[in-house]
Amino acid sequence: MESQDPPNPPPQNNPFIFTPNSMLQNPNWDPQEQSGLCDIDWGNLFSAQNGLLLNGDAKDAIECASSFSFVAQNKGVCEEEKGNKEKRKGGRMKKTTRVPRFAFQTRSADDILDDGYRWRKYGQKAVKNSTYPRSYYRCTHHTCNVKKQVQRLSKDTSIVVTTYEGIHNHPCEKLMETLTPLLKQIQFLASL
DNA sequence: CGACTTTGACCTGCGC
DNA sequence: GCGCAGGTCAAAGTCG
Repeated sequence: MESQDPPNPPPQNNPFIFTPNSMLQNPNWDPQEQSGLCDIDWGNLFSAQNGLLLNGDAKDAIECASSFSFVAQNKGVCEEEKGNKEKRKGGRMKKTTRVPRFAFQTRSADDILDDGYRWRKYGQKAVKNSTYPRSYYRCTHHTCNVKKQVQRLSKDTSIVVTTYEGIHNHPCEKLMETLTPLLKQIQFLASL
């Protein structure tokens, strides 16, 4: 439901706004000028707080983000922070295979951001030290095993943390309409 | 009627 | 060994 018909559909021409940390630190930068669905805080995106680290620099971060969102190349592979062992599935699946994981924070009133894929919710859990529950979603494509977790920060309720696990093995259903503004955004950032 | 959400139960890993 | 926490299952309910 959530990715199909969000309560407040974002502008179709600008579903994602990627916000580099340098921009966030600029006092003159006004997020309100951006009219997209969400801002992505790259500074927090790959923070240790999320239990994730990124191989590479900020440029890789952009490649990383584009790869998970649109099933492009898996170039900027994220790996879990040392010491954060891969806990698999409440034990029901004990495999220790390394699955690429990507986390990012979005500033949005909606918990669910429309990333072009269809998701089915399979669980929700209250998390310790957090006011808001964590929701668990699986990609509904029958051959796809990608999962994502969504949780709103209790510190800043306007921020939603989304963690993707795995890479889609099928095309994005709204690929072009989602990809076009993203590519423009990346081109813009690359020109800075 | 199929697809999806909700929610309590269940399972496993981990720390003590 | 025990209890806690996180993650998943699956039955029941909801919706279009």
